[in-house]
Amino acid sequence: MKRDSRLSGILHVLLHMAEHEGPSTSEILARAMQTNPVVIRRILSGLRERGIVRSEKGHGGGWVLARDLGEITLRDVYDAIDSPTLLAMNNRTETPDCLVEQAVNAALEDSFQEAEALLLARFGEVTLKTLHADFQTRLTRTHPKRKKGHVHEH
Amino acid sequence: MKRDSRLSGILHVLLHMAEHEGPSTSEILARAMQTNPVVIRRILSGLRERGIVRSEKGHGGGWVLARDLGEITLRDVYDAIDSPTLLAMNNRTETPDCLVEQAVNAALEDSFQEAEALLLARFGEVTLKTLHADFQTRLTRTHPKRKKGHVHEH
DNA sequence: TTTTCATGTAACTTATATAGTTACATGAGT
DNA sequence: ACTCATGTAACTATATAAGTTACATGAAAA
Repeated sequence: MKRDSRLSGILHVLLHMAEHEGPSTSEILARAMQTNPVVIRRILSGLRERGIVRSEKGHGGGWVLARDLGEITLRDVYDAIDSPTLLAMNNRTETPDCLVEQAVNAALEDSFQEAEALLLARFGEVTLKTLHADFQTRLTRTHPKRKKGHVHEH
Repeated sequence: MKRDSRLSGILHVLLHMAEHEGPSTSEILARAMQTNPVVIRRILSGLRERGIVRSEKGHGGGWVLARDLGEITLRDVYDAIDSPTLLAMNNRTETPDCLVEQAVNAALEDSFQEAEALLLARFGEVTLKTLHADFQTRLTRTHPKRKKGHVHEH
C-alpha cells in the first residue's frame, strides 16, 4: 500500500501559513511541500469546512489560518482530512461465520483498537502551537545569533 | 492503500492446521481462507524459515505446526511474514532540511512509534494457544451439547 | 519405473488507494 | 476587460497487496 502522508504534509503547510504575513497562495504552499497546488487546495478545502483555514479568491487572495495556533490540535487536522485509516493491517473478513476466524479477529481487533485510541489521544494533546515552539527551538539551535530567521530555502 | 490482511488470514490457517489430524495441504487451507493455494504456500514459506511450520512434498504431504500452540506468539507470526508496515501513515519526507518539517515529523514520529510499540507488545503477549482457547469458548457457547465439534463448513 | 500428488517459485494480472497533473469554470480585485 | 487565485472534475502515475498461471522439483504409491 502507498502510505498516507497528508497529515505530515499539511501540518508543514499550516505552520508555513502561520509564519507568512497575509494570505499564502496554494502555489507558494505547494512549493514548500514540493507538490502540486491542486493537491494543496484539495487538502485545505477539508480544513476550510472545519473552520481551520479560510480562503479568498482573486488578487491578494490565498489561504490564512482561521484560528490561533494553540486552538488547533493534530486531532482537528486529522479529522479535517477525513480521518484516514490509521493502521495498515486489516482483518481478512469483517464478520466471519467461522468461529476460529472470529477468535482471531477478536484478538487482533483488541490490539488494533488500543493502538488507534492511543494515536488519536496523542493527536488530541498536541497543538500547532506545540509544533511551532519546537520549530523555534530548532531554529535557535541552528542559528543561535538570529532572533527571527527565514524558514527555508523554497 | 490496500490494507494487509496476511496476519489475520494466516493465524486462521494455523489454527485450522492445529485442529487437523496430520498434514494439511495448501489446497485445503486455501479453501478455509477462501483464497488460492499459492498464496498460502507463499505466506507459509516464511513461517517455515522461522521454524513455526514444516512442509512435506508428495503423497501424504502438506503442512504441520512445528511447535506447540503455546510456544507461538502473534509476534512470531508477524515477524515471520516479514514484519509488514503497521501504520498507514507516513512522514512525507524522512530527513527534511526544513526545520518546520523536522518539528512536524518529530511530533508525529513519537506518536507513531508509541503506537507501533504497543501493537508489537500486545502481539508478543498473545499465543496461538490463547486464540485456540477463545475458539473453544465460542464453540461451547454456540453448540453447548457437543464436546468437540467440527470447525466450519469449508 | 511410471504415475500421482504436493510443494517451490517465477512471472504476470488484478484490485485498491494515495498522489500528481491537466483543464477549465468561478469569482475577486486591478 | 484583464489578471490572479481558488474550486473541482477527470485523468494518469505509482505503490502494494492479493490472486492466478505455469511449470519445475521431489516424494510416495501403483
